[in-house]
Amino acid sequence: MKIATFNINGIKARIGALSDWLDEQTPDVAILQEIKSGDDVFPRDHFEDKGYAVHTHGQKGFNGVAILSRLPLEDVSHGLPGDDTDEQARWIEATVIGERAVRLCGLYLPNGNPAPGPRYDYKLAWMARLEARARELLASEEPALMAGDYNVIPQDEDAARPEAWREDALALPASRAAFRRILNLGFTEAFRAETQGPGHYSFWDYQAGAWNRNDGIRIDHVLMTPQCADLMSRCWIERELRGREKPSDHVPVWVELAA
DNA sequence: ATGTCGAATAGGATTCGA
Repeated sequence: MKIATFNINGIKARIGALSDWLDEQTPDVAILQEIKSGDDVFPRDHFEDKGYAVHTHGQKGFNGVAILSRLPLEDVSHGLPGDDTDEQARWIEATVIGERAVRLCGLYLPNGNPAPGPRYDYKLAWMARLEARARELLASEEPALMAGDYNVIPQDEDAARPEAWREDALALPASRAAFRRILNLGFTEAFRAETQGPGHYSFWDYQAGAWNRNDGIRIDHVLMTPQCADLMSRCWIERELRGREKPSDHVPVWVELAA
């Protein structure tokens, strides 16, 4: 099965581009972030008509995640465990039933700027909850992945201009350490399992001609349990989409699984 | 210092978040 994670930056603004992309690329599963819409106004029928099961965990105006799937989904759940007072819509899970069952987690990790400050504290607290959930996924010993906008630049090689991000919440040592702690539990970062070296990005800011200057960063990631990594055949970034009309500032990251 | 965009609110310009 082919699975893509894609921060669409607003479903209202992106419904055309997203629909064209689904028609062309026909992902089995699309894990979406920043739908910026409540569940009640998300155009669910539009995507169901294209043959997708639609599950959203939305929020009016900000954040919001969704899973669209042409394969059956089971056991859908919303919200990252660990803080009942957290009202931001950033986490959704479902099990996709292909030749194998794979647990899918879609996430939109807090940006955390400005750092230091309460927004950065929230980011690090959220990452601690993410680590706890990641431990549970590993303990299940089932194929599982966590895909989405991590808002973390893992290493300097993942930015065209690393010096510009030195003080940013996306690249601060504490952000990188929290990301690395999760990886070190035993997850495989899908893109780096296949491709090494600098120059690979998933986000280019709308400002200052970042796309035209290829001033990008790699912040959209897929982390896999060992049982899932064993199924992966390919991982790639669909860079081309950023150059189209009315693009998101992110592009899809794909994994293909023998499942 | 942002060569910007999306959404909400308000009632077509401003604010927030990224």
